[in-house]
Amino acid sequence: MKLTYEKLKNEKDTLARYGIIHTDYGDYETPMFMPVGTKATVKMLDPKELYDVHAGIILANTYHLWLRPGEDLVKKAGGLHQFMNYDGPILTDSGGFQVFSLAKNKEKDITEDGVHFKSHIDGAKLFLTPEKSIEIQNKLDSDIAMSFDECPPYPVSYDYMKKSVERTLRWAKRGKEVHQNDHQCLFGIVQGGEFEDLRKWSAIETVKLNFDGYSIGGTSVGEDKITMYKMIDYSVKYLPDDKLRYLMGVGDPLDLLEGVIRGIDIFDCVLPTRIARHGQAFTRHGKINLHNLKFKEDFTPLDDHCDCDTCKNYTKAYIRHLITSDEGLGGRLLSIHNIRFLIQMMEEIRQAIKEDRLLSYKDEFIKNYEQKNK
RNA sequence: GCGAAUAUGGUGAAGUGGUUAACACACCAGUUUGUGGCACUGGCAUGCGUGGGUUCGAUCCCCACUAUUCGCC
Repeated sequence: MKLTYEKLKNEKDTLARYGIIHTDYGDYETPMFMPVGTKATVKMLDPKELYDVHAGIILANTYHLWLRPGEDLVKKAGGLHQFMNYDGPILTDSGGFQVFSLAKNKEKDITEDGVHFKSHIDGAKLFLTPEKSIEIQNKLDSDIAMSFDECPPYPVSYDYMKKSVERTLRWAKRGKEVHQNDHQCLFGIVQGGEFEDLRKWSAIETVKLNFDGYSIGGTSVGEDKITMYKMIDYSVKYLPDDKLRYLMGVGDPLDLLEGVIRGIDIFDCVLPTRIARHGQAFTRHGKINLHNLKFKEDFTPLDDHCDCDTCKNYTKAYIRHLITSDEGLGGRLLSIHNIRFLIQMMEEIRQAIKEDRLLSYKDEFIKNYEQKNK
């Protein structure tokens, strides 16, 4: 069956919504944070640890799996779930973001037909099209496939953005036409940068194509936070109430709050796992860097209120030792904590929505989170 | 006891008679938002073993001392 979304409640004072996603793997509440597992693994964690942190949907990446090990091999393995042994829903990104990060010369490399890039592994010339992206995602057998889009950098001229949005729309249509999969959803992506009329137009036209859900792309590409929040505002109001709304690539705790308040249901981000590998942790009192000397003899957990295995069993002093000694376990313990931190935060956000007190939750959260800067 | 060589930051080390003593590692701090898996950006010797001398000026030249290493007795 296809994954479906059921909205259960709108918060009184904001656009925030509480809902449930029904899937073959069970029901999951929204708003939710989705950990990123680009190459069919959330870096450093195994599926058991993902269940432990109460992960729901996780992400995998079409581009990376296309290159290695190849979609045919994954299909032979029985699909992504079986291949990586994850018994939960999986969303595949389309490879569109690699247009942003790998296509060097936008004018030349991005054509109507598709995008030319160079493999980040061996430099081989590659060509990805909307049809090919959908075909790969079909074979990977994820639960949610994403349309192949262009994610332009920030800033970009109005004219460029307009052309890009039009092309992304044509790509969305082409992808939809070749997508034939009874148990895989397909999401459309709203682009348009910071331009209000382009966001509106992109949203309205994308919705006309009738996707199973909609995401807001083109954020967190270098713009400031105020601009990012505007991009969300300009897009969300044209999206249907009964479909899932996904803000791509956003995972800073404060941005999650602002996103939810603006009507976003799901988020994904590499931040928790990437900063973990670089020795940093989210805490209720802001982000901390375990490299810092001040933690050398700190025998308390990362966060007093966290219920993750890392916080239940290890001290900052030990984790700092692992990080400074370049021991892999350090990154793993931090990854577990950081993912759990965001998921836990979403649990609290859902509770706040149910009780119509999201704004006061936000004020309280920010008060604590920014405390360390005083 | 005699002879020789060397003495530069936490470490390994470049270097020059004259503005800010190279580089690397370590260390310290910051960054990271649809992941190019250990990254990126900064900071870090008011000082060149100690004391004296030569010189307008010495980390660089000279002398003594001290330490280390090697060789000889």
